[in-house]
Amino acid sequence: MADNDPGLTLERKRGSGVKLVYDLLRDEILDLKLAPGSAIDEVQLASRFGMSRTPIREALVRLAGEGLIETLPNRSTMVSNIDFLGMPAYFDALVLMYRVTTRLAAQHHRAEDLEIIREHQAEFTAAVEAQDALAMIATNAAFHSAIAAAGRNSYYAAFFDRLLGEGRRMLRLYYQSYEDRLPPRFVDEHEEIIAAIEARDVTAADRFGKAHGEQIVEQIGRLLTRNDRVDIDL
Amino acid sequence: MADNDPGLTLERKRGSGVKLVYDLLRDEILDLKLAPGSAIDEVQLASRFGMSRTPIREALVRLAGEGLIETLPNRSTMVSNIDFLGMPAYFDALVLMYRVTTRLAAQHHRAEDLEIIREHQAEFTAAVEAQDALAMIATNAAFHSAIAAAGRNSYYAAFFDRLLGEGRRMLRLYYQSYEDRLPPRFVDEHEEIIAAIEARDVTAADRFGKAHGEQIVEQIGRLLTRNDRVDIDL
DNA sequence: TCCAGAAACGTTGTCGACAAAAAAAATACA
DNA sequence: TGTATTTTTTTTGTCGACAACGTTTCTGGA
Repeated sequence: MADNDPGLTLERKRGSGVKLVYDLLRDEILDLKLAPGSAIDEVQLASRFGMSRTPIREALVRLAGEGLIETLPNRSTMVSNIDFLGMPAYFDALVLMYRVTTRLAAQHHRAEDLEIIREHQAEFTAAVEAQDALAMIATNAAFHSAIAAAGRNSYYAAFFDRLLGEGRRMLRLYYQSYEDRLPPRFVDEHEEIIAAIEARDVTAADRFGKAHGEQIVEQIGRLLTRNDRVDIDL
Repeated sequence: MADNDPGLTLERKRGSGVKLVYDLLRDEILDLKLAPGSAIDEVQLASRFGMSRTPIREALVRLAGEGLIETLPNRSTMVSNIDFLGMPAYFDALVLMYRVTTRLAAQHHRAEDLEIIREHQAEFTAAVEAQDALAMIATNAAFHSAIAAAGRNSYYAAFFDRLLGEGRRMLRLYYQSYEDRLPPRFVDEHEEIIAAIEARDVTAADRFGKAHGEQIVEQIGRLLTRNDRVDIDL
C-alpha cells in the first residue's frame, strides 16, 4: 500500500516536502481515496514519505485550514465528513458562483483566456468520451476554474476553487453510484458557456451558468431522493 | 514593546499556544499595528511569547492560509500588502456578499439570531459614539458576520468573514486619514437592515444590504480620488 | 577605486527526542 | 461476572539542535 511512492526517501529539495505531501493528500481526499471520517496518522505518513513529522504536520495544518481535515485537540485528526445537511447551502453558493464567474468572464476575458478555457474543455470532452469519471470531475473543475480566472476577480476565484474542491467529493460519490456512465450533456452546456463568453454576452453567460449549475444540482438531488427510496417492510 | 505580554513564559495549557499567537497576530495585522510589508521574525516571536518556534510556525502557516502573511521560501515572511489594484474586485465581492447574506438572514433567521444581531448593533453604536475607530471597525464586522450566521449558509459565512477581515485593514486606513471622525449614517443603515430582516422582507433586505455596501464603497472611493488629487507643479 | 570571489552571519526548514494527554488494556475488588 | 481503578500504550504538542539557503560583509586583485 505504501509501495506506490517509490524513491521518496531520496534527497529532495529543501522546502518541497510540504507541497508534495499537501498536494498528494489533497488529491487523495478529493478523489475519495481517503474515505471521509478515516483517521490520519502522522507517524505513518512520516515513514511513508521518508521524512520527519514536522513537514507532515505543516501540510495537515494547511489542509485543516481548507476544511478538508478536522483535528480534535490532543486527539486523532481525520478526513472531514461530507456535510450532507449543508448541501442546500452548498448548492446555493455553487450556482451563484457559476453565474458570477461566468458573467465576469464574459466581461473581462482576453483572447488568451479563451484558449486556456478551450484546452480544458477539450480535456473534459476526452474524459467524458473515455468514461473516466475521476478525470472528468477534475477537468470539469479545472474548466470552471479557468473561467473564474478569466473573470479577473481573485476573491471570487479563490472562493469558487474552494467550492469546486469540496464538490469533487460529492461528484465522485455521485458518479460512483452511476457506475461511471457519464451524461454527455455537460459537454454541450460547456460549449454554450464558451460561446456566450466569447460573444461577451453577459446576459447569456449568466443564464447558461445558472442553467448549468441548476442542472447539476437537479441531477444530484435526483440521486439522493432515489437512494432515500429504499423499500421498507412493515 | 514586548512588555504588553506579561507572564507569558508561565505554563500554559497544552495546545493553547498556537491559538494565542494566531489570534494576537491576526488582530495586530488587521488593526494595522503590524504594517503591511513589515517582516516577521520567528525567533523574535518565540522569545516574545516564551515558547519554541514550532507553535509560532503553525500559527504563521494558518495566517498564510488566510492570505494575511506571505512567506517566500527560504526567505523572510512578511505581512501581506494591501492589494490596491484588486480593490474593484474586492468591493464587487463585498457588495454581493452584503446582499446575499442579508437576504438569507431575512429568510432563515430565528428569534435568537436577532438578539445577537442587536447586541452587536448596540456595541457598534457605542463605538461610533465613543469615536473609537478600531472598535467601530471590529464591531461592524461582527455585526455583519452575525447576520451572515443567521442566514444559515456556512459557505457564504466563511467567505464573508474573510472579506470582512481583509476589509478591516482598508477601513482602518480609511478612518486613520479622517482622524477618527465617524459618519453616524452607518448606524441608521444598520437599523434599516435589522428591520428588513425582522420583517422577513427579502426584497428590502437585498436593497438595504446593497445600499449599505455601495455607500461604503463610495466613501472609500472618494477618499482614494481625493488622495490622488495632489497638486502638481508644471 | 571597482569588482569578483570567499567567508561570516542570520534565518528558515527539518530532524530526533521528550513530555502531556487521551485511549486502551490490565488489574483489583465486590 | 461486572465495575472501578490503576497501568500501559499510543498519539499528539513542544522543544532544542543542526543543516541548508540567502544575504551581507570582508578580502584580494586589477
